Amino acid sequence: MPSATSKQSTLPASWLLSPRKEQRTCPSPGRQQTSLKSTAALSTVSPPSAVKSVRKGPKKDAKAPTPHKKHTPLIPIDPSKKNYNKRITDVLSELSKTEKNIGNQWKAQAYSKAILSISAYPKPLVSGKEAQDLPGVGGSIAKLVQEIIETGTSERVQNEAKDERLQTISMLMRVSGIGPSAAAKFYDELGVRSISDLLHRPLTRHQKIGMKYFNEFEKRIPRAEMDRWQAIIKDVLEDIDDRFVVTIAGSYRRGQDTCGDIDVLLTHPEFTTSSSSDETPNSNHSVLLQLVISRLHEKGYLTDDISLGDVKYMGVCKLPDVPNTEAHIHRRIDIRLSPIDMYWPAVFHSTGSDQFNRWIRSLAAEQGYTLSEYSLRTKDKKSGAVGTPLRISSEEDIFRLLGVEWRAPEQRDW
DNA sequence: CGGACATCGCATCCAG
DNA sequence: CTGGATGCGG
DNA sequence: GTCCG
Repeated sequence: MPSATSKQSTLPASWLLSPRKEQRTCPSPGRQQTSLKSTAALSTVSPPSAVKSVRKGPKKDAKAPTPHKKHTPLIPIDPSKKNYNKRITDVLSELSKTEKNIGNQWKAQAYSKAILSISAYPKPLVSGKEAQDLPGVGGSIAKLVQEIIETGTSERVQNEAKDERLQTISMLMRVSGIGPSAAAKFYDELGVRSISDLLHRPLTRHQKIGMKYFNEFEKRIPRAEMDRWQAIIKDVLEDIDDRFVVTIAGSYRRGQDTCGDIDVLLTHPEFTTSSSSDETPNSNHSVLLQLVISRLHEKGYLTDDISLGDVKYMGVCKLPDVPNTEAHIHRRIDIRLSPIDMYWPAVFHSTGSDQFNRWIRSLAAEQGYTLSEYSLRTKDKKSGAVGTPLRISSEEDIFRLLGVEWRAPEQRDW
């Protein structure tokens, strides 16, 4: 019943170990081309994750014949930005958090946006009215800003700080698997008032795991440990089939010193987009991820499975303990398997940061494209009709097609 | 005034 | 049992 | 909550 547990370790996948198995013969009608030619690019895999390239100056890059009208300038984001309005943004952060806890994701997001522009403001705000000129700051937040300037805080925030229910819900949501809905239900209907109360309540598999590792999941992962995981995962996968392509994305790829979890992206040249709506039950990939997961289990790296499907795994891992040393901490790990023709958009997306993604997506839209985790396509602004995905065989392709100068992952760490 | 604010895989719940 | 809706996470 | 059509 727990389908998310390592099962058959005797998976056929005969083609896996026979490189020249069969050339997929896809009529490729409507969807995407699946030229395996891109395999060439695979040799250049190893992402510059650990590289410390601090390139800065504009790189010489012949502008390809781009059909773009204007070259949108890069938004200058100075890393040494000082927040002259921390008092204000701190209070707004509280409001954002509260809205999120209540389930008002849009309000929470709206506050976040206002916080970003206020944080970037180059001098102390002196009035709410002044703040309202900033993007994302409307009448409501301007009023709050005014109040914060005058009183140093917000009455609403003060009240929420005393709100027993809100505080408890906020606490419960720190358990992985408990969101706004479940937290409210636990509090309102099941009388839960503390984390330990949850032990005697019905929990989903995910929530049980969240409880089990409540403390460990909140600890950051040092970069050195991330390096070890990268080596381990590449090793295990190469052992299965050396054509696997592996990228540890997320903040690790952006060069951060610590990470919240381990985000693994995977592809394999045999796994292409099913070229048609006609089933094409080339079950090739259906067992691929499961094979990977069972292998990681066999090696003892995985300790719990939260979910496992054909293309996405979410679970828990831990480095092997060495005697007479402190035990290692359990970490959240996600592993996703992408068709090779969607791999680089996926890597690009997962590398982030979120803010960088939003910026590049809006840039794409301005130029008549739509960029997603899966593809870069042309998109007619009026009809909204989208074209077929452009062929992307590297991250550079995405930058080039959008007419944007290449940025190493470290430079996307907004 | 009212909709968008990204989208989707997986687990679980719910209705038929 | 099955198909669809919902919650959650990233 | 803010923006936008």
